[in-house]
Amino acid sequence: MACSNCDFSEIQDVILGVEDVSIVSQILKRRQQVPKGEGLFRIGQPFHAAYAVKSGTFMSYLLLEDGEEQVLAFHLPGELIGIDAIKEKRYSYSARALEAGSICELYFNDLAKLGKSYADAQNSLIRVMGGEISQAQRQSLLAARQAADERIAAFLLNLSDRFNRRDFCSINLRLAMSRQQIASYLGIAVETVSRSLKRFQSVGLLDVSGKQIEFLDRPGLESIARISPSTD
Amino acid sequence: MACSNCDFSEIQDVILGVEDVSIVSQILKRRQQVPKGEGLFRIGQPFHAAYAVKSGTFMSYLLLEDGEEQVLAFHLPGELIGIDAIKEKRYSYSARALEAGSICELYFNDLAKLGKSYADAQNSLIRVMGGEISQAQRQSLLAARQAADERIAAFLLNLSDRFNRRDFCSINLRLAMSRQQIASYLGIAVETVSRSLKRFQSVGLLDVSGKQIEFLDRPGLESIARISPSTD
DNA sequence: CGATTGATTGAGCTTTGTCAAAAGCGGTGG
DNA sequence: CCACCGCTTTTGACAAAGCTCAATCAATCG
Repeated sequence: MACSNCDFSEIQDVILGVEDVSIVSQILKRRQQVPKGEGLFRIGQPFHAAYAVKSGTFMSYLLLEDGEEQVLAFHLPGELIGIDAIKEKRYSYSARALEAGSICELYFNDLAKLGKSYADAQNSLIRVMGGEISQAQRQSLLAARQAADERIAAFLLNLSDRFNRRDFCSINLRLAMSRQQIASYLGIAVETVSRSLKRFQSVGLLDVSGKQIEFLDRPGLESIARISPSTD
Repeated sequence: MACSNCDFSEIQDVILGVEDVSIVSQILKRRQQVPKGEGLFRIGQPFHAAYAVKSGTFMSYLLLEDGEEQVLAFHLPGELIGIDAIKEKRYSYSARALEAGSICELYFNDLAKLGKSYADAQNSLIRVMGGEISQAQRQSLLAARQAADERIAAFLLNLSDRFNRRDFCSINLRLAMSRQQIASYLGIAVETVSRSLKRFQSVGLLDVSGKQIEFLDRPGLESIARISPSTD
């Protein structure tokens, strides 16, 4: 049941410290494998659980009127998916796995069930949610850059930072998402993603090989992204 | 002390139901006037409170390396500013008033102080934060559209919906922010904002007169934004 | 080992950003 | 009340960036 490398361990520790095992099992469901492409939930469904990503990469998305898939966010290990549905009691987007991974289901659908005795768990949840808001804010910042190069540089740095936070290697990155999904997420054309990456490669900022990315000149990327290195 | 038209009233009711008045006054500070342009907090400062917007419009922003102001979000009455700082214990952006308004300060900096007896308030806070995450997600969606017209249409509809939620008029809108701030927020040039609005006006979608906007053809705007009308 | 999907490349054209100037607007002080 | 100033917004012209379409190349999967 060890779960040290995600924000959620904070909550889990609290929950697991509780004597009443039946309640624990009501809230926390053990790690589950999720095969590539499988959905966690779909837009409009009643909220029944939030998902803590243990491994793999997930994405949340909408289907636009014309049938196009609009990517809203990518979710990495240690991050939380779907908790915002707690407000409206329905998921406001769909989510699925981009690659095989695993998640823990967290049944926070009925907070009352947690009862007053779980104040510590709630505090933890509040802190985790604060982090999720920050993350969403940063994401909206990505797409607000006007030049495509800026967006892509900022996107890669953001991904890298988020991986880094969980002790993954910070100079090598394996993108789980397709170029198309990156393009949708950043609001640019696939071809532009391709060309930007190529440009970064040709000026020695990156080494790109398919989904494998190596950072060669981080400060250079940061100045393109117009992010001060200490923006954390 | 009535406060019915914002999400936060949920929390306030709970807090105010508490007998111990000294604790209430520790958490909730009465409505305060904020003059135009005044800052609520600045990036990097230690987190001391979240702000519930009672009236007026606020914005959160970053100062980029080149001195440019990057708008992160606009905050309308009933919305919450700065709660995400609860995670890192520092504000990760600055916030100020775009016009004269009023706010309530909420001292959630030390959750432990709330104590175990405030589980209901915490549950409310959790729900409110869920709403904030949804909101931030939707905002990031705005800037992810590729065409400028889509972004602006989606932006206006989003603003309108948010005002509407608090019983403001849904067909007339007074923009509190400058074109420059809209442009920064959406990641496009000021001139493009101007031209898009003009185009919308000339095809009868909007009536634009300075900061005053009137919706003439909502479905038309929705189809430009590629949002299905029932996306709430 | 084809076949299907995803990624890259190229060419042309639309959109949008940039620069410059004019017009509008709000506030201030005579 | 009007004239003036500074700032925002609008408008126009141009250039650059990025989108679209189409074709090629690569990789993935039966």
